[in-house]
Amino acid sequence: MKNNRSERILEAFDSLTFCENLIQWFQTEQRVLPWRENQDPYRVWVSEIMLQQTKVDTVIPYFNRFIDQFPTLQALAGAEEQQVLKAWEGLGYYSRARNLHSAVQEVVSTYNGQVPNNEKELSSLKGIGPYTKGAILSIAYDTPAPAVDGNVMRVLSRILMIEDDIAKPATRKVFEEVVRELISKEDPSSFNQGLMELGALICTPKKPSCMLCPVQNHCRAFAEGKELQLPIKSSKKKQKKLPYLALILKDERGKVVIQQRPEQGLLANLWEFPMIPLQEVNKEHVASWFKENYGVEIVLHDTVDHIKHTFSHIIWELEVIEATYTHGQFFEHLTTTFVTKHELEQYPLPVSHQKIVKHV
DNA sequence: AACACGGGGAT
DNA sequence: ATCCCAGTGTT
Repeated sequence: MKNNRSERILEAFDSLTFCENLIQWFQTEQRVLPWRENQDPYRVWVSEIMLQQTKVDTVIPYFNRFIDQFPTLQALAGAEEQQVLKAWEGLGYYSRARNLHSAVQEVVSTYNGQVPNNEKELSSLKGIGPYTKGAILSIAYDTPAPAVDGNVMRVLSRILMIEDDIAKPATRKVFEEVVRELISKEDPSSFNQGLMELGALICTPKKPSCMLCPVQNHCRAFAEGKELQLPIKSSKKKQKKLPYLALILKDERGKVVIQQRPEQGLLANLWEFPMIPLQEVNKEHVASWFKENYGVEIVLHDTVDHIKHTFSHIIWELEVIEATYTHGQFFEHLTTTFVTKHELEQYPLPVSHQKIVKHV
């Protein structure tokens, strides 16, 4: 079935020359990156998951450590989830790690350890959405499939003067259809990576280097001097502030209490110091609230730090306070444990709570 | 379609 | 402060 929209967008556009220019530029100017050493589908997969919403420079050391620790798909499949989360510690969006771990086990059990090379099977794997599916197909298997991320939407919105709001979910499909027509059938890998590399190095959000752009003469936005007005993106609302008391709760031997977060939601399955939501609990009643909710009696001491931590959708304001355990048993249903500062290193903690560790 | 989901770096 | 980043899953 014909797609009128993408056909009209690409009308009078020299797709062939554009592809040649883009691919030529990518092949000479691409950065040397650890996941570009070969086409191993497992390495491509790991890199693409890590690169979701995350800058290349941030990913590099994580990728290298991760591949050292889990060199093969089978090695990762056989690992404990806590080990995988520890390797992901500090990278954020921890469901990526848990989904990758689960999906790799699925590949071992269902696909004989071979990463699928078709849309249907790839899509069925946890953590692989439309973008990652296309990235694996094109980069690992040289198959022409769209891999539309934020870079690609920015680059193509400018080159083709597409003025749809890229914050809308439906807009990604517009770009996917355009890429399906535009993509090089000769070298879809270099085409997709070239678009993203161009977005990262040249066609940047604030200050695009149009004078250095290998496809400048194809760019409709540049021709009209409108490159800074694209892409169109509606803004999101600001984060809500949530105040907490974070406890450095020690027993008589100097061990501290940490607890595991729930298996769903924010920072799932990571560990943390106990937190009291000050939005729900009056500060004078913290000790009694703790007794009711944890089953043990404590004495509060000095505040040692204030930590502000911004997530994508909320802001934690943590007042870090020292406390002493006096007596009582932690409720059975809680996953609390007493650990030494040394033992703390084995547990995956969110960055906000790593900042608390130095006060222990 | 809208929202939850981390953390860091650039401006 | 605000935006952005090689997005996906859930509701």
